[in-house]
Amino acid sequence: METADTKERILEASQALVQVRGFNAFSYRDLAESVGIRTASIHYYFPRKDDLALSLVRRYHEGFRQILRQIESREVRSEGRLASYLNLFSSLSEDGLRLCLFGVFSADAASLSEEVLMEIRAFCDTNVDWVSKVLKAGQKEGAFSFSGSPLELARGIFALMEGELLVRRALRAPGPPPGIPPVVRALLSCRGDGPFAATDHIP
Amino acid sequence: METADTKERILEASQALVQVRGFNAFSYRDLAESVGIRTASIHYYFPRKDDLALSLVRRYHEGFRQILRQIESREVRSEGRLASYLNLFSSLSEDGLRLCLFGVFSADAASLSEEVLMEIRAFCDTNVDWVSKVLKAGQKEGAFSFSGSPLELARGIFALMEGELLVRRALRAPGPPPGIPPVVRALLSCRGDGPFAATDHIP
DNA sequence: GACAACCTATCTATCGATAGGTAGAATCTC
DNA sequence: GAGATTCTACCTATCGATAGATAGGTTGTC
Repeated sequence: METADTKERILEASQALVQVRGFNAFSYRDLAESVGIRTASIHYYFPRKDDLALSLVRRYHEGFRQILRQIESREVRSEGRLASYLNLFSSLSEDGLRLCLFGVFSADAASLSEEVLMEIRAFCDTNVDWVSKVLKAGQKEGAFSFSGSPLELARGIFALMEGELLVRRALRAPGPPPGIPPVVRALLSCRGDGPFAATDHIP
Repeated sequence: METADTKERILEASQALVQVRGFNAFSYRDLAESVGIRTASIHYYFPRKDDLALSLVRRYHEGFRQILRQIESREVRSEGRLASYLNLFSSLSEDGLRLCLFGVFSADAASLSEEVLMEIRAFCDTNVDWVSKVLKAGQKEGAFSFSGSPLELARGIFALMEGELLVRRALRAPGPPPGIPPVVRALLSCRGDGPFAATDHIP
């Protein structure tokens, strides 16, 4: 039999399929072939496709939170933290024009259970809250100067990142060079100018 | 038999289904029921589902261009033009949390033909070019003051709008009040302050 | 009667899902 | 510690439902 981590391999493979094709555009057969097992074995771990979706989002959310903690421990300055954060999304689209799970599941929201949707919303909140916190701190430090609500701005930045992924995929454009992109820089009227060699990757 | 516009009714109904559910999440059966005809009749007009996708995007693109022309003829000032444009997206999410066709098809890109993808890219270009033009004009008028490339900023605004639709759907949040949202206003450092009663709607 | 605009009926392929079987590891019983 | 039992981790085979698609008939219009 397989050593152990079959479940993890299923999650890994299905995440790639979701990010590239969308949740309704791959089947248990595709997934089984990708992992090298039978469809029944996937049902053993994830009885219904919705179970898979839920595990996928929870895992993704947890992975994201972990990366955010890493960023906080590595980058001290707010601007570095923000640059690292933005780089997460750039690295995504470099890797086969993948979308963020949030974007995919939000687009496919109509065919997902309420449980999955709640987790999707929680992921969004995690992002917006974290960015908002960084913005507030950066404002105090004097790194960013913006008027208006940090929360509202944070939501805008998150939306911008999600939208950028869609646009980059449509245009088949790779991610921009690391650092804070000009648009966000304009948004913040921040003066720093990197480059920030942020190297985190969304799993 | 039916008067004439069955084709148009099919397009209308399928666009709603695409915007709410996604392209891979509705069937010819769903569509047939929605229109009140049989699936074979849909195949009569759109032999393959990809034909439907192509007609859908082309129609959407044309509709968008028409609205942009209307905006130009109605709004003289750049700020009014931009506000009307942004309002198109807000009105979308008010109507049953629909997504823009661009967002949906970009998310489902992996299962679409090259022909459809080209049309998707053309739609993106139309938007970015139009916004860019308005930004340049507004800069000359003195309505907007921003540094950096208008084209890059325009792309950012388009991405922001697409991303906002995803976020609003996930959060089940209705569209914001009409006018230029604070985030975009910050982006442009523009001083006008509406309100702009833009009333265009994406078909 | 020719054509357009539908229909009924049906096809093949594939979907998610389930039933039931099995090899081998783990655990319990004495 | 040997044998019986149970559990884990898969498998084969197949289900009913549904996907997109097609052949060929019917009906209304000109």
